[in-house]
Formats: sequence, C-alpha cells, structure tokens
Amino acid sequence: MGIIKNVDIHLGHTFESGQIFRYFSKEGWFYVQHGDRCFKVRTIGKNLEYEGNVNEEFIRHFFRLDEDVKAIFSRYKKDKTIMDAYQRFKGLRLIRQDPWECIVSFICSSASNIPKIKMNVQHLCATYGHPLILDGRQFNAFPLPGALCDLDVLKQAKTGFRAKYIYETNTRITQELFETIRNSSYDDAKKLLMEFPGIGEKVADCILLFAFDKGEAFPVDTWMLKIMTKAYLKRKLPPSKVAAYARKRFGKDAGYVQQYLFYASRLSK
DNA sequence: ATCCAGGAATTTT
DNA sequence: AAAATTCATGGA
Repeated sequence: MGIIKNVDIHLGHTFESGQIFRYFSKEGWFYVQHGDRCFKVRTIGKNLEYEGNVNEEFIRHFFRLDEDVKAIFSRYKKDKTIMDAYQRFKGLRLIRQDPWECIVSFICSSASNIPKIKMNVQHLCATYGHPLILDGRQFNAFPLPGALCDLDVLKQAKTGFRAKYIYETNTRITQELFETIRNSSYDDAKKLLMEFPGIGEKVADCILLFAFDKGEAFPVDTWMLKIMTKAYLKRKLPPSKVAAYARKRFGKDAGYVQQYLFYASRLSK
C-alpha cells in the first residue's frame, strides 16, 4: 500500500461527478478500474492511500495532483454561482483518463444516462478486457484500441445506435493520433476528434477535458445549458454558443468550472 | 403506455 | 443555416 500525504481531494465528489464510470465504493474504499489499471483508494484525514497495480507517479497523474484547484477557484471569489458550487464540493478534482477508454465511454454517453453508460462499458470490458486481480477478486482492463471489432458484441453491450460509431472509430483510431491531439491546440484537437462518428462537439469537449489536458474545454449538455442560461446569459443560446462564451469567460479554468457546476446541478435536481 | 436520458447524424424547412 | 426527426435501450 502507498500513501501520499496532505492531498486536497474528496474522493466521493471526484468519482460521483460523472466524469468516470468504472468504480464502486465498498467499506470506505473506492475500487477503480481504468485503462490497464485496477486499484483501490481511500482518504484517511488528508492522506491518500492506494493499493493495486499502480505507483505514486500514476496516482499523482490520475488525480492531477500537480494542479492547484484552490488557486483556480480563488480567481472567482466574486462569482456567487461558482463560489457556491466550490464551497459545497471542495475537493472535487478532475481525473486524467486514458484516451481510448474516455473516447468509447463518451460515445456511449450520448442521449444516455450514467447507470446505462456504466453497464455498456462494463460489458465491453468483461468481454474483451484482460483480467486483473485485486483483493482476490477479478476485474478487467479496458479493451485495447482495435479490439472492439465485433459489431455483434457491441450490440450485446446494449450500446444501441452507438454500436456502429464505436465500431468505426475503433477501426480508425491510432496511437499516433493520440499524440497529435495531445500536442495540438484546443481548436485543432477538437476538429480531429469530431471527424470520428459519434463524436460531436459536446462529446469532443468531454474527451479533450478528461483525457487530453485541454482545460478550456467546456462540455455543454442540457444541464449546463440551463445553469449557464440562468446564471450568466439570461437569454436562450444554442449549446455551441454557450460553450464558446464559457471558454472566453473562464479560459483554461473552464473545464474545472464546468465540472463543479455540472455536479451541483445534478445533485440539486 | 409514454417520455426522457450528460447527443449526434440525417433530413427537412 | 437553423430547426425538426431519427436513432436503441432502460428506467420512471
């Protein structure tokens, strides 16, 4: 087991804010499967404890411990909407995801809901992911790029009309593209992602924010549309305009602002 | 039964 | 270019 001391994190808010899908909590631990990793984490006071096929470097990278979330939100002390969400959910952190798992997960997310997305992804992993053991239990890695090549299996995972999107994206995706996207500007990276079927603007923004460190990405779904309209815009605008407005207003903080506001809206539903 | 869910693609105004 | 319709599937 490893310990990282004095960490600014609230695992409950971090995992339950809808950014990641393969986790569950049990006896004070959060069990996490992501990419080719399987591990459990918990906080004891301000210490973060972890165990599994991970090391400290991975945990710091995964939970983005290099980022100072307090500093980000200290810039919005005059913004009541943001401050309310920050005070309520302090410790919520963005997670740095595996690009391929993130892409497939968020293609599944369109016109769906979190329990169903979890079911889709779990089924794909159980079918294709190589086994991983933790606490004497079997878990699964996420299928490698190229492995999701059977349309019937994708249908059996209840991905519905998204099956063909995953299938084609799986055939076209390459490791080199991941590097290109990572090294591209927000705008260029977004264009590259949106060439794939099933990836529109909202899904692209999720992928850019959660897997490619594009802090200015501001995914706008129906919930964010409502919040932004009420808090800032006062008039109806299409999602793309709302996202552009948020990127301009919040810059590289947009992604963190979005995550807090999104979680706040979902809880107060 | 009917409607909606963290949308995107396609078709129709 | 903007607005309406379609696309599977589980749950309320």
